[in-house]
Amino acid sequence: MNTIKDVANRAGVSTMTVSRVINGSGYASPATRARVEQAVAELGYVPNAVARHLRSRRTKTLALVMSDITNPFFTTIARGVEDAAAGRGYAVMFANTDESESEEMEYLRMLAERQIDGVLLVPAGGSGEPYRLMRARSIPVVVLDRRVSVRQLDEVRCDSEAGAHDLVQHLTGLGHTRIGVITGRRNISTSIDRVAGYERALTEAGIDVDPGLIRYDSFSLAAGYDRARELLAIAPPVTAIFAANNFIAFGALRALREANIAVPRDMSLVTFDDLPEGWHDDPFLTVLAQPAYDVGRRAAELLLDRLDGTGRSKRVVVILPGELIVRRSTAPPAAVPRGPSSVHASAAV
Amino acid sequence: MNTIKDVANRAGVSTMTVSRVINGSGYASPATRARVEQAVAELGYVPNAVARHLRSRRTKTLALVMSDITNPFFTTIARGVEDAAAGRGYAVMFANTDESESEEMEYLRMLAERQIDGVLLVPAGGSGEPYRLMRARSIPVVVLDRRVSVRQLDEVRCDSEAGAHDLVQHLTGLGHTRIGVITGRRNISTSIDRVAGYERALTEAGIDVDPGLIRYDSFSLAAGYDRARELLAIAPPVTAIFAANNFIAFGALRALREANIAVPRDMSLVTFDDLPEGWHDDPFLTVLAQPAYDVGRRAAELLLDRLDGTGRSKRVVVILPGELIVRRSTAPPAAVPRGPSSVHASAAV
DNA sequence: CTGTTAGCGCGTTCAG
DNA sequence: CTGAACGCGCTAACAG
Repeated sequence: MNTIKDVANRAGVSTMTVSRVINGSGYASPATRARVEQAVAELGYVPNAVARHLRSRRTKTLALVMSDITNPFFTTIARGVEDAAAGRGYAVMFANTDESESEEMEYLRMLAERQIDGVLLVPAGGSGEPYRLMRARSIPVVVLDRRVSVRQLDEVRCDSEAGAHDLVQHLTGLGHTRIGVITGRRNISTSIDRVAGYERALTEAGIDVDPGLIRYDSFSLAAGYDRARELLAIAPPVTAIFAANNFIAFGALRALREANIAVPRDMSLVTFDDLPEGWHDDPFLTVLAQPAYDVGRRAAELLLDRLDGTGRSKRVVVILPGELIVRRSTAPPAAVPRGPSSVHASAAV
Repeated sequence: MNTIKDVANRAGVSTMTVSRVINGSGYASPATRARVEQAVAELGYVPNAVARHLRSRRTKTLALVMSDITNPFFTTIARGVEDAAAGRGYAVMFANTDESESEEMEYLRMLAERQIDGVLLVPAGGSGEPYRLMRARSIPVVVLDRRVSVRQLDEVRCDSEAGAHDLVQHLTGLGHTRIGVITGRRNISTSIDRVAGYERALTEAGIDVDPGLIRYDSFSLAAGYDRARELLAIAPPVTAIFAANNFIAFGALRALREANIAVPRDMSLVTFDDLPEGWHDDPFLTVLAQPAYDVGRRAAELLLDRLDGTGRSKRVVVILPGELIVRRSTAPPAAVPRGPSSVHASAAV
């Protein structure tokens, strides 16, 4: 491979001059500049960023550490991150933790070894370990999607509490009073905040919160399915379900279909997260759409501002609003409540 | 930041000894080994991979360059790549080209600068430029999902021709003879191969190929929508549509719904690409499911084998079979051709 | 405007 | 079994 030295030889100048021409730093006479540029072209010279960054201490690369890129919400975040980073000359590495704190630490260590300039993290848990590691190496971190107890960290997320509130308020507005919730693990802020929003909406509507209607599990299809089946066994019956994310919603939908419970006739269903356009032809679910792309983009911009020194020194927390989109999975509760022994007509989901 | 020198000082040995202990290369007495390890722990020492790789000429990082990570098919590929890479100590950078060859070249150059060890590429076009660039830097490339005219390149993909054939054979088996196709750009091999499979299935069934029923556009929802509307205007009418990917299928579905054409009663629909479980509760479309995860995993393994010297020197082309999954979007053609009074039955997502 | 010197942090010689 | 010297490719810092 050609190095800067080869270019210097060919152009008959010193390596330093080549460096200056390439980076546009310092002066160079038009003549030598031209000679260098020609040599670069002739040799097909590509600078070695690894060597460059060994000196400059900056690799111009970011890392996005999330739970699972296969989740459309995170996919969209990833796209936002990548667009913002590429626009400013940064590359992005990605890592999937599957919500495991040990995987997360392992990746973070690997990325620290590679001297990444900054990390965008969707934390798998509440431990402060990741931040200590990054802090020790003075690698800035921006936390995405979730709250953490560590102070002094930049955060970008959607307003889970308000979103959940809006979703549940929509249900109470339709006349529902028995509303089940299926949410994620207790140690993830989005799980907690969405339950908090749910409780606030109920309280505002003058409805007592029944803890038996709140199920914590995980943000997965299986959780949605299992917990929905549990909710169906409760008496007096639930007339609406609030799923804390899209996977849970689809699991719940599957359980409802199996039980021949029609949505929205016999059961209303609302959820966080909309599917991107192009992944369905005819959206059916009433959702709280999170601005996932913007979460990714804003977070990356925040991080890049810090890295480029443009950033404020003060901590920044960006909370983006979600959008309630009412569709066909919600309706007023049936006049005659569904009973455990009732016979159902065919489901029309 | 602590360097290997700091560890050496603290342990009272030379940097070389530390290096040997850390990398498990060469000998070290148990006593010194212990001292070094303690120093590493006390200092929270993390090796600098950038410096290391300046020497070793290997960064232990791969790049995945695809059209759009937001497409579930590529998302799943990305996951397969990442899993395979992480298992062998490699990190992965990703880049979205949006099918633009100039973007692709720009990224490739950026990645070459960063001295990535290898590239997994979903080529945006048929130009040989990307391969020349990588070849000049002796960076191995594995081509994913698509064929390229360049010889000597490893490739991993699903069998588009056979998959399309199976899908269309399913339709002819049901009695369809007027089958429309909507596919991607003409310079992408998957577009072409799927049309080829379509034509073979028709020919085998003794049906003449009508070029008017074949529409090239792009792998997008808009293309599916627009071209489906065109196909609906044709006489004698088409009784089935083959969409070359999921986005096209959803666009077509939208056009059908607007035109009050019921699927599958008045129109059958088949497509490439299944949606991952968890993104729908009740799959409706008859599809040719591609093993996207395996495409990513196998491609990464192939590349890693080459990098680790385990790989064969000969070129490898892996063609994975897809799976025909028959669901509810296909049925025999209506006995009475579709008329204006048809009622569209909602197709649940 | 241009060249020289001196590392960045590590691993590969080659001597002890 | 251990250490000293050197260089990977590049760029601050300082001459000239």
